[in-house]
Amino acid sequence: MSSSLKDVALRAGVSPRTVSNVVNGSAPVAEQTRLRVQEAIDELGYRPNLAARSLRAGRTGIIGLAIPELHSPYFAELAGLLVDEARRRSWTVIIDQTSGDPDAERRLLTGDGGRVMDGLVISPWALEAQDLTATAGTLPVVLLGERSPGGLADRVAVDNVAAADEATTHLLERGRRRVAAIGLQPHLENGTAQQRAAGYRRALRRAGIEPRAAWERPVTALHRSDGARAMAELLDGGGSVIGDGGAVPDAVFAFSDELALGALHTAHARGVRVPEDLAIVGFDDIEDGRFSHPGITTVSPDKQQIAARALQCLADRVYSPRNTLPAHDLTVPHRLIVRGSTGGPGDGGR
Amino acid sequence: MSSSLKDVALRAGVSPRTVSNVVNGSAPVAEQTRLRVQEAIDELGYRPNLAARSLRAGRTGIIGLAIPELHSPYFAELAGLLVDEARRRSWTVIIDQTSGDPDAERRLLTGDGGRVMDGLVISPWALEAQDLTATAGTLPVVLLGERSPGGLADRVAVDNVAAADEATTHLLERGRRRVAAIGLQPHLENGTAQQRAAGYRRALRRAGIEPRAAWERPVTALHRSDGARAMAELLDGGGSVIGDGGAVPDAVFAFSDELALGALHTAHARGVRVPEDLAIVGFDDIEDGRFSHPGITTVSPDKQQIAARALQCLADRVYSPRNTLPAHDLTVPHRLIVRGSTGGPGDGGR
DNA sequence: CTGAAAGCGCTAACAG
DNA sequence: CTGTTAGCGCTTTCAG
Repeated sequence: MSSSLKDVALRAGVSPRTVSNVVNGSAPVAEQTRLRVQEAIDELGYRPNLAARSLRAGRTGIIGLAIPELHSPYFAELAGLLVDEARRRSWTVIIDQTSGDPDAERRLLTGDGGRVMDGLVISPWALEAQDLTATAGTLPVVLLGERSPGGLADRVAVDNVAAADEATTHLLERGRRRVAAIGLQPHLENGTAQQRAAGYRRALRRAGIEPRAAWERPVTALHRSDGARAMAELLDGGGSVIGDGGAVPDAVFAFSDELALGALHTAHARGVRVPEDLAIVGFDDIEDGRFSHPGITTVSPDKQQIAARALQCLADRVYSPRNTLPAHDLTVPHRLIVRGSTGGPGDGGR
Repeated sequence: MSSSLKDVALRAGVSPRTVSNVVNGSAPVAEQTRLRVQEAIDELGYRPNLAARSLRAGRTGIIGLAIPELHSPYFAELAGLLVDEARRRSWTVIIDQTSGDPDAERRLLTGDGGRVMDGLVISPWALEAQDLTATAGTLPVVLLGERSPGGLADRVAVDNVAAADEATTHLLERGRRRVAAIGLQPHLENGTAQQRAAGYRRALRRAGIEPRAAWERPVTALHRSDGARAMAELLDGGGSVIGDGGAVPDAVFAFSDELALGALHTAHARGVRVPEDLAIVGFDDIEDGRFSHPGITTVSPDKQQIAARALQCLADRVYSPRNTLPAHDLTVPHRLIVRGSTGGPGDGGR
């Protein structure tokens, strides 16, 4: 068993109070006593018991981060930034993988297993706004992504409609007319996919092109394999219409870089040249997209800022007396990064 | 403020003891009382305070996972598996990124900030065996990777020498003779890189080839950019010797898939054909390597088993009365997965 | 089956 | 500047 503050006090011949002061610097201590106490601490290898401290303080110094899956590059990168940012604020992060399970998300919010976290950053997959009411006023929550919090929690996200519009417009500007989309998730009320689809259609219509339903490919997950499958469907004429001459797309806007990389994989496998025969745009700016061949043109959200802002929101709430702040709805900047998959920065497209 | 067990007891007209029994099922409770208590719990929205419970129990139910960086696909994937495995054991995982900082690693082991974790799984970067003595007998620790624990902690790893030998031998079997290596870390006492280098040299010598120092390229980190740079050096004749005719390698064994992908990137950029002009083998079997063009031949460690075994070790220690078990040293299986970067499964190589 | 009470380790009033 | 003490919320002997 490890030694307690009392043990140290005993050994140093002072009161627990004084030891506490030495440890936390909460009140001045005579240099001489200080040294004696420090010595006792070192000898006993004393380490404060955080459970006791938390119990006393009513705060644990731990925040939760809930994401669908850690092995997804985008979430991994974001998690890394959030962990760093949290450390800067002396918070520890516990990670939960929800695996896109609505119940798992709900359970986190209601704190089923008991209170451990001072706050929660969640990137919801299938969460309904109403689920938030359960936690309202109890656990400070920040949502990442498109779910509408209904004023019950802070939200940090990019403008997905505008971003998707830009991505699609970029393809149109490079002279593509048969632009497909990969990544819709009609079975979920997943806001993010809906927003990106909206931006995609808006850009097409502005260019006088009517979106074809068959060229909006749904996926069940956002992995490379899903992108590969969707691309195969498109090339197999999954999107062709009778009397259409079996036309296939000359461009694809994938709702994530992983999907884009999967699409690229299929293109390579089928001998479709990228960008000559098919231009591809992704979303997220994950590192794989910078080193693929060709590099993936992508919408790059400012992830650093997402992390920083999310934790700022949380801090405001955690340290606010009664958690009665109005809900923030923060939009983080993004930019389009043009790479080889759409012909590269300087090039006209083909 | 949220309500406590006492509040529930008061409301239900029973003693705290009974409420505790209902919550934990630690002792039988009359059905009627049970219902009354449950009702009170629901009405008050009672959630047990884990800090208090931890204080009482002397255990927190939290384990730490320390890895160099979360945004690295290998670590992200491993972290995901560990988190899942931990949940299966009703543990929560806190994640620390050490960023390859020896002090950060040391601080974790000594529990500088105080005791929170019941145990620690650490993938050390620059840790010395002696650092483990500080924590010996205090915090149960499992090491992932090649650092020798000196009997002070459990260790779970693949046989890196054998694996590197297999990878290199595979290249030799495909007819390559000028096999370079990327990923040495001479500035660190990093065991993993040393082991892989040893396996690489062993395979070469067995084939009657003397390793060239100039073809063993060091890196400072294990990212794609490092692999790209090292590959460029090799192609620029960084490894050529006077009178050597400026020969460049016809194969590369990269100590990680990320490095391999970087090398592949450079090859593409320079117009070097893979696998015709240059064969590439990586290590880790990350998803990007399955979808790159061509796919990366790689050594695939059984990550699922790493996660499962690491947590089994930890559990044994955490729940053992005095943490006096002998240190385990577990070797996890691996296998070579042949893909396009070395000519594919069936092919002879070119 | 249920109640009363002690105590886990720490901090912060309140004295001195 | 330092000692004394109460109590955070929970579990768990010990009685009943």
